[in-house]
Amino acid sequence: MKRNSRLSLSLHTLCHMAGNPDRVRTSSDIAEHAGTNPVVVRRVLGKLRKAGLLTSEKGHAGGWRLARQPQDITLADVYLALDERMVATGDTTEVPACSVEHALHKQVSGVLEEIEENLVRKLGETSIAEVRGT
Amino acid sequence: MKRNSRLSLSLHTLCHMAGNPDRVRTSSDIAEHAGTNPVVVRRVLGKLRKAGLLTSEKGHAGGWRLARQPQDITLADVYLALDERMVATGDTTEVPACSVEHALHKQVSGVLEEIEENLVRKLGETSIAEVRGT
DNA sequence: ACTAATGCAACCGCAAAGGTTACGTAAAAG
DNA sequence: CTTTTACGTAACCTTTGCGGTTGCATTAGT
Repeated sequence: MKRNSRLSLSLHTLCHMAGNPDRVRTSSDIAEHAGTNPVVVRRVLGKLRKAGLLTSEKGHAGGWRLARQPQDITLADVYLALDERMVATGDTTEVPACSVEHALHKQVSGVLEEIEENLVRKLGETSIAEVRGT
Repeated sequence: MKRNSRLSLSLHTLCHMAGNPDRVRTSSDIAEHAGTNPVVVRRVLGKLRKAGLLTSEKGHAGGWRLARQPQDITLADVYLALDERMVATGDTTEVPACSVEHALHKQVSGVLEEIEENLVRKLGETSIAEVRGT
């Protein structure tokens, strides 16, 4: 894995879980399947848990489970849960030094915001369940 | 500057050049204005030169100049010249290990390609000249 | 010749992200 | 009650990407 590995890992894992929703999976199981290690899995899936897409249980028979039905989880849900904006930078820190920079920034960030919304909208049209059925 | 610094630098520089197209600018001038250094400027603007957006001349009175009229250079031209796809990963190397991964990759990359095209199309609607006038 | 510019290669340093180890906590099994 | 098994999290290492920097060759005016 390289770029967008968190998104890849998340989607991949969710799709597998959708195929057998009753099974509880440990971080180790998931890590082995995804070719990474358990800590990374917990790190990433922890974000999905906070977003209400997964549940996790400690202890002997613990592990990860879907918190919703597969058809009720869209690709956009996952994308937003990870809080990684691919397009829009959200550079609120950038202070435009000159007027050209100001006009430019306004122009470009407007386009990027639009694209970002479009991206989320499109991802929202597909559920985890649908991906499996593809 | 942080993320997308190459794109920022390029657009910023082009916009300034559009304001006074006859003036030749050295890498040092540009670097000073942009808060970076000449080598970085030459690195980035070199890509724009290869794409036919700028010309550069060596020697005593050398420097950088627009290769086209400002109204004939769009934001998309610059974006494509830099060869940085923000959205589409183009992971041709990724070999899907399991069927779920395969379906998933196909699904997601389809959406991302669509978004990428949309991005370029939108950027293509604005020229450098227009940004200055904004 | 001398100067001033690009072109380019090589290296440094910083920051982001995944990988790894370690330890605390919780829950089931015995 | 102890052991086992799992998550949660912090700390650190390693890799990678990128801007910054230096150095040098090349080229074009003066």
